[in-house]
Amino acid sequence: MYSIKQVVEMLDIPSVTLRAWENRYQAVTPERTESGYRLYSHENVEDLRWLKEQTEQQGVSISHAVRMLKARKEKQLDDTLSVASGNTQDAFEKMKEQIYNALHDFQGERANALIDFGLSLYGYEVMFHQVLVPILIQVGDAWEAGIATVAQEHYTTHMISNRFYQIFHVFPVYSHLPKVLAFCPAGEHHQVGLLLFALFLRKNGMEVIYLGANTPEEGIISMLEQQSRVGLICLSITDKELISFSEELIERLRIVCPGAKFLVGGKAYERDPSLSKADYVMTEPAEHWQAWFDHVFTSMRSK
DNA sequence: ATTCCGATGGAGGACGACCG
DNA sequence: CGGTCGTCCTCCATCGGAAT
Repeated sequence: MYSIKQVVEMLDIPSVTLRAWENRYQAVTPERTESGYRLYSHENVEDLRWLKEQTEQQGVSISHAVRMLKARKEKQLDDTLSVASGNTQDAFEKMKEQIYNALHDFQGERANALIDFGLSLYGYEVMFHQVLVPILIQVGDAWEAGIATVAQEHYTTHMISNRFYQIFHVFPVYSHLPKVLAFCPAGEHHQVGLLLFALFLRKNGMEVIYLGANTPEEGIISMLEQQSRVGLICLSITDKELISFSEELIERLRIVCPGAKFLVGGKAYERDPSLSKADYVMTEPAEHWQAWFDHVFTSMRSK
């Protein structure tokens, strides 16, 4: 949230003008602090930026620009509601596109509202696999192709990952199963596969400590020294250049945590799983994961 | 010596009135 | 219609005196 002063600096619109636009045309309706100070959301700022562009570059009067903005927003809402109708695959596509576009424009509130809407309609599992994961893949591809900026890629990944973590807590934890540590080593920035695998483990009742992408070695070691029950350590890498580093890291971690099993996965190991000395090498397709899980943890499951 | 508390003043925000 | 002015209000840092 931004104060009026910050918005003035960001947009170069005088504070008196911002207040006049609000009072006369309800251009935006910022929240207020207890003492009545305005608090502008990111969406408010983007709306104001759009209004400024219309008045300065298109020569539109502020009152007309506000009417245009409201019409635009109503259309967006209509599009959202129409997602609920029509065939399901189209609906996923439409929702994916809208959430992606909202995040691309840094409209976090709108994206979250759409995700909430999707979760209420389809449930978390379908939303993950049909909408959120494809968005993560799409933004990664867009970044590699130079269509999305680093900021857009980071923002989108961050927002979606946050939703993943929130839903992690929905699943029960079975205390007889070992605790899992999941991370991508330093230098590896792609965490989509790891996130999905962590979700899979959480669904099966395992407690997962998820450290995410690009995790430095010191962090992992100090974390393992604090956590006693870690029985499975999962690493994911997509970059083949990182294989030797990753294998050496596993050897070092085995010394810190001798009782733990190691699991590696990710595109880097897809071609040749024998490159790893880990206890398990997990590759696509994800349908095989359940068979592996049942095989390894069935004995532990019988409570 | 340290902590607490009320008084004071400057900076900045809210809002109605005003002006071109 | 849309930007600006003037006044009042709130916040917050600072200071000095009282209490511990």
